[in-house]
Amino acid sequence: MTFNNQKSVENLTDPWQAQLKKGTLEMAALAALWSGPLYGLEILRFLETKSELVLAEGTIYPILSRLKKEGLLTSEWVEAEAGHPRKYYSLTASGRERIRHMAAVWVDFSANLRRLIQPVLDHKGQKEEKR
Amino acid sequence: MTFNNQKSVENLTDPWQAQLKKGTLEMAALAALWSGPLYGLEILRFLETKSELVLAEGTIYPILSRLKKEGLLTSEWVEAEAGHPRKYYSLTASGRERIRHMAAVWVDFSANLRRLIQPVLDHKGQKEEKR
DNA sequence: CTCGATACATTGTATTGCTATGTATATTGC
DNA sequence: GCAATATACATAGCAATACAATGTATCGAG
Repeated sequence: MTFNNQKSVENLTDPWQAQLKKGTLEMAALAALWSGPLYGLEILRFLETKSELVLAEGTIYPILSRLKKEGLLTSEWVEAEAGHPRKYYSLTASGRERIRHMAAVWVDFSANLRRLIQPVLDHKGQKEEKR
Repeated sequence: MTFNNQKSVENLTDPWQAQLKKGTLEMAALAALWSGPLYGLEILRFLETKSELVLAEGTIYPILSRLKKEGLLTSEWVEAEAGHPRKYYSLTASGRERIRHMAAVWVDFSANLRRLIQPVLDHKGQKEEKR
């Protein structure tokens, strides 16, 4: 147990990329529910599969609580045949409206940033020169 | 002065959109300096013009300090003919490398989110139905 | 010499994602 | 029965960061 604590090496989230997620995870959670109800862990897996967006359990539940408190989601306990009850979340009408708005804002926002970094992206290849 | 304090009505930043900016503003500031040195307020105006990205003065200076402390920027006081000295910031080699990396990460990240919200965007038009 | 504009800077607050835990239920092995 | 394991939901404390509000300094105009 001397220094087995390198555990985090692959678990560690780049703090910058953690910051990037701020705000987008609410959008992502709502978007995940767009096509039908899912329960908490299922949302995690959905996001990881569909968008390579990895978030911790400790992250998703507070988000879902917040969204529910805002009236964007409703939840319902459902018994599972194997295992323990699951809390399924569904979009409310208000949630549906919100995610549409968020999506539109996001498209603009990301396009703006994209335009901003375009010169940086265009630069590619010049790095080789240095060798 | 009774309730002139509606001041914020147009000054108010949507808290969600404030969250969206987290992390991206460091990238934006570095990107603004890609084509040459600028001073603080000039960066604000550049971002507002080029990317509709509005940030408060109280936001840009801490960012520049952070980036400088990380060795991504250098700064230099320059006398202005009219007015007060300006602190011009320039990218270091390390900063140039960082912004290239950030730009690449951003492109991936935004593409992932875009894919996620695509079904929501496709939904457009259905809202009209309600009228 | 005061007023306003420009420019840089700091302080306190709120939001939010993450790590580390904790709790409950059901299944499996003995 | 009962520990061990897996699934699922939940909370507490921490860290990062954008913002509003404020403060300081310099210069030009009147």
